[in-house]
Amino acid sequence: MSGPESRKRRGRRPGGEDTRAALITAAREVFAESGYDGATVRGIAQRAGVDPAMVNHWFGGKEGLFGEAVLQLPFNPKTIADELASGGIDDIGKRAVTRFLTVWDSAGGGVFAALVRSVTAHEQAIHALRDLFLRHLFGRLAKKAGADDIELRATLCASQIIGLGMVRYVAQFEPLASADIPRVAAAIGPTLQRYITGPLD
Amino acid sequence: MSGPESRKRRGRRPGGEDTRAALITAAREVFAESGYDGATVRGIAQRAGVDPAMVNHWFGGKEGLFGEAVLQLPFNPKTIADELASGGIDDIGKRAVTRFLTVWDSAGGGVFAALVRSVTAHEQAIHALRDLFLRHLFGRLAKKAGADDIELRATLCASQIIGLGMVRYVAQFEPLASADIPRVAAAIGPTLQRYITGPLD
DNA sequence: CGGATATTTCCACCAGGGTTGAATTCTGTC
DNA sequence: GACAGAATTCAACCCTGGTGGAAATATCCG
Repeated sequence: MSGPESRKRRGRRPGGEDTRAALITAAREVFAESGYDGATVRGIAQRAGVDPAMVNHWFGGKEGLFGEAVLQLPFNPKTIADELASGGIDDIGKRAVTRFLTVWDSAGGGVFAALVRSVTAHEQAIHALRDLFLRHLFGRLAKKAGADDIELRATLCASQIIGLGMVRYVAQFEPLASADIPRVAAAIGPTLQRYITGPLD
Repeated sequence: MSGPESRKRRGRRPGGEDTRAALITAAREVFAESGYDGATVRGIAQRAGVDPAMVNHWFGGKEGLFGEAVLQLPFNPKTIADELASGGIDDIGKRAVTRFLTVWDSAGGGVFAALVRSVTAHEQAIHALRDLFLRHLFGRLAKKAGADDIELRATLCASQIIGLGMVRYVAQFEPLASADIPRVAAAIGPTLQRYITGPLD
């Protein structure tokens, strides 16, 4: 045995492989699966096919990698908010649900799971969620609808959307975890609609 | 110095102090604050004022303590379900929200946070949540209401209630985190009502 | 081609934390 | 009162995992 590939050769790698990018990709996956504490630098490095020390070299440590990989997600909340706010207000609830599920499904649910799972260990992640849901999204929509109790309405919307994400991506309760988007949007859309434009009692 | 109380005396303790119960109480608190991974046996033991080895002695290890302290909660889901099912079906949504918030608020939110935070690391906790929400509670209510799509309705209810718990106890978004129970019940009750008895589109 | 620099691996260190076994002290029973 | 057993503490072990430094190898630039 002692195959020639049993361990990597030392020193700089030949090709122009982007170790940094590989680490970020692997980190997104592992953080989404295991959360901040559960993820290990060694595990992430192994998935990326590089040495654990590279995390230190490129990001200064686990913390830095987390900030780079998870907290700067390709969400683009502003884009979503713009698009939602541009349409009519009458079916905003259903459109919001559709939009969220489309984005989150496309990432295999990893995006949402990564944020939620990291809330356990990271105050930063809570702030990121708060900004995303309250300020950029539902707060803006509720304001546009011209209702009172804007903050309460925004948090109510957040509760339903976050709960949907929990059940669909984290806990994976069936049948909601596998239901197709139109069906879910039809069921939950009216809830958001009422939270935004309807009476609260 | 060298105070006589600087370290505990060795051997069996004099009074009839219930070390086991003290550990369970401390474990509930610490698991709720930090989740399964974040909690340490040493920390729990310190809060209980006993030696870490007692966890092993009484529960066989951290795993056992978790099962005893968190998974067998004083929820009594069956009691809640009985009470909810016994009343009328017309205001079941509002009554369910009121009941949940009453139970969870009384424990300082620790009960809910403990379950959710432990989901990260524990398959068991997911099963516990599934049984609690789907089988014992909402599944039963939806069945009583005699509607179709019982499973879907139950998961929809779970999504709203779990989301409420997340926003109120874990993320603590205001104003929902501090709103009084009747106000929250008035706002969210109709959502559950529709998920249980209403049309789904 | 030759040094300077960047990239990468290996190795070792250290801290945190779960678990174990021996020693010690209390309780109960005859 | 003596002895069996239960409860408790202490000290140590060992694994996991993050981090830092030295060595090795590539690329870049003159």
